[in-house]
Amino acid sequence: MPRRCIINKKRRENDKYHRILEAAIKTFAENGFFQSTIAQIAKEAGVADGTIYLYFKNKDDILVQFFNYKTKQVFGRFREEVDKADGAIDKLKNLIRRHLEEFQADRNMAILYQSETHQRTRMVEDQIREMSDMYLDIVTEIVEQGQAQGSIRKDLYLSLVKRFILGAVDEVINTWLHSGKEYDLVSMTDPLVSLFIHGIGSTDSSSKH
Amino acid sequence: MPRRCIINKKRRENDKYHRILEAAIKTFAENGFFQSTIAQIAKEAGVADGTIYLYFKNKDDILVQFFNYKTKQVFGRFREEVDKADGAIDKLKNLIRRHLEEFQADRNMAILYQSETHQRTRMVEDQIREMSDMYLDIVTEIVEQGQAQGSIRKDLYLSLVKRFILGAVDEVINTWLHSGKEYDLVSMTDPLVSLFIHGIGSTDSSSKH
Amino acid sequence: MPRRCIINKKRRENDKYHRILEAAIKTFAENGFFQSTIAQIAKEAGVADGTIYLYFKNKDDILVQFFNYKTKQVFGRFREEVDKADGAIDKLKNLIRRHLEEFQADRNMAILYQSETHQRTRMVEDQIREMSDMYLDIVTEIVEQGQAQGSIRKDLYLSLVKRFILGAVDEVINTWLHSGKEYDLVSMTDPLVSLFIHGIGSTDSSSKH
Amino acid sequence: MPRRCIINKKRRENDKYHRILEAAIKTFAENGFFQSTIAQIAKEAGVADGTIYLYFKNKDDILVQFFNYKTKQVFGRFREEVDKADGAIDKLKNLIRRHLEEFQADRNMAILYQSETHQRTRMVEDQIREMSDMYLDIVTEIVEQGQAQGSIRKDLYLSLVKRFILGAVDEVINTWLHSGKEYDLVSMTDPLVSLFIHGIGSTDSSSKH
DNA sequence: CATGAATGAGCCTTCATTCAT
DNA sequence: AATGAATGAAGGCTCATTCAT
Repeated sequence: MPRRCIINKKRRENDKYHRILEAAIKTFAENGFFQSTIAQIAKEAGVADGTIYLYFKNKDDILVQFFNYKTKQVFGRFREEVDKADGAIDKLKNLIRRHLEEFQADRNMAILYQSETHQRTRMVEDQIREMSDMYLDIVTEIVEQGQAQGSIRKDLYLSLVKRFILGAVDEVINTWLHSGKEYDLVSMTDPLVSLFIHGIGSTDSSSKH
Repeated sequence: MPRRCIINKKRRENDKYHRILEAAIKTFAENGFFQSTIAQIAKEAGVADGTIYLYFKNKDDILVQFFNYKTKQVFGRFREEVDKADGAIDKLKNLIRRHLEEFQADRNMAILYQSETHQRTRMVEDQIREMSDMYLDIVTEIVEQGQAQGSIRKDLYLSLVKRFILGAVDEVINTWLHSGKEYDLVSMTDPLVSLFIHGIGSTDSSSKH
Repeated sequence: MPRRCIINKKRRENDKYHRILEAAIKTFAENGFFQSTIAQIAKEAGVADGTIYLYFKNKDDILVQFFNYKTKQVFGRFREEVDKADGAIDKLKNLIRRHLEEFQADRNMAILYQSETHQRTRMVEDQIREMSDMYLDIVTEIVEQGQAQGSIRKDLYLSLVKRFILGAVDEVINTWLHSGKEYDLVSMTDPLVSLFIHGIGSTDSSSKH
Repeated sequence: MPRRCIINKKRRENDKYHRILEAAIKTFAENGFFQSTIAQIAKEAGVADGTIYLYFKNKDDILVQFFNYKTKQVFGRFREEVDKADGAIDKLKNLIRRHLEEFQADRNMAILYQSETHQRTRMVEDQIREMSDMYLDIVTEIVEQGQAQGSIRKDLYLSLVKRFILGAVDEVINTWLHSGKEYDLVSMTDPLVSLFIHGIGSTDSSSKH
């Protein structure tokens, strides 16, 4: 019985922490970080202003903890998905599908991620770099495996390939975020991977260049 | 004489307008829009705080005018460059080279462009969309020409291709902005275009998919 | 048994009351009253924040109770010491020695006493006045006795003499508190009393004035 | 004419600076530093809250500037007064009279001075020490001169004498501040100096000790 | 009795904007 | 046109106090 109580209490505390975090993320996503106020977040979370400071050091810390926790976790899950496939190209397809799925499932995260990765003064610089490295490492592995297995060209400037892929996916997400329509993001997976693999050149012309 | 005076005055005024604009852009790029103050901008421009309000309606308006003027102009120049080439692939190469050149030449503009295009609440929503459309239209033309001439595949999801190209270029620029090193951005042109055309797949594997 | 329990409990409660009081005084002495927080005091006392409100009405009340209890008690003991001597000058010497001893022994009390006696808005106005009166009454008695016995001049402005003595002792204590060095305060007794009795004038010059 | 304008402007600015300073000092004296708010001060000074920050770095800085400017100036004037007399004892009398005059003339300064000199955490530590040293140096000079001229005893513990004098004067001022009645402080000069010179002992008894 | 999470009033400070000069 | 002092609304954050457990 007391066990139960403790668990319940923990749950509730945890609850409040997450309620604030979710409320903050929603508010940040809707208004931007600097145009969001602690009062707004508190109201959205249904707590008093001061309560936020029981769980977060300050306004910045909310963002930091979000990237430390939620986003890192999401990116961690990418690897699982990649491991489910064998061939390099299937791995790539899985990676990108999962990427689109996760971002489509959590629109607010997607918005914050887009904002923070493209800002000069990033208060989550380190976390972004870590996530980015995690992602690019996966791509590197896939490409190298593909090269070993013969499904991917060997004459590639690897560090450019990584940005080429990440950039295209990011832009697809960004466009989705800014279009009013709520079309299905995940359905972009196959066409996108196809572009990565074959490019846009026709077989004829590609041999000329 | 009076003519001369007016011209000079106009010149000088114009001067002040641009000095403020440049100062603002520099400040925004360095600290972010919301962390930049009018006082900082005025100091950087060498004018009084109040003077800024003789040329701009308010702080937001500085950003609006910047995107209205400078950036739009830059994007406008892309078309000239594209027109210099004949073949679709050369046109694409020219577009991307010019894109990288312009952004490399004006790092502050590059920073602001990255920030603003990836923000939820864009106070320059319209301008961004206009520029983006301008860019995507050019890409569309190039691709369609390439398809007509046989150098580009016909089975393409065009609106995806546009994002695919713009996204990759953007990411290359973004990486450049965030890396401490000042490597040459323009040299990325050919490898990037090659990726667009051929993709990363080997000829063998590409036939399988 | 129940008796025993109650006593123990009382003891323990008492313990907690004093632990909080001591912790508060220490904290107030170190940081000043307004810069000390209930949380700091609670931590120093090893109790929860809320517990403090079981023993004290509010933050101010801690100070009030301290002056009501501890300091008043100290000042009460002065009289005992004075009674141990016969001659007025010995009584004065005993008073001052005891004063310096007590304040040296409890530095935190000394600090709080200095602060509170020299503040405009004293939340312990009454207590301070009571203590002060207690002290000045003793001095008055001593001086009057000395005058009766011929050891102290009769042409004195008594209410000034009291302040003259208390002020000098206070300043000696204050200097001691603010000097980094931990020299012996009690050793000041004799030189100080000598100054009170003889003043600084030489016998020759003193006759001139 | 333009000269005049500049002077007027300077005057007005100066005015505002001093208006804020005076308002702050008054507010601090009445409510204590920590219980005074910027809003109160601004209202008292007849300016907007923000205006205060054009003249002072922050709330603390008001106090610092006050001690740096006003009080230091007052203490500086003590020396002039001392120099007007020749004999050591007349010098001492002048010093003390001036001290009491100045503090009587500016009750708010007197209150703040008393508070700050007897606080543990003094945010004007350095200024207090400087003023205190200035004062004690003057006393030292007077005493040494008196000893050379034979009007002051040679067997004195000088550093104690300084505190003995300063302490007594301070306490006289402190008592005056806390008594409701507005009696004349300056009239204490002669009795006080007399006590310093002759002490309280009768000539007979003093020879015994 | 004890706890400590929650509250929300209140304060310092910033800064976009105005306007008298 | 240019200035920059003045404004005051707004926001982040603290902390004394309460109360459900």
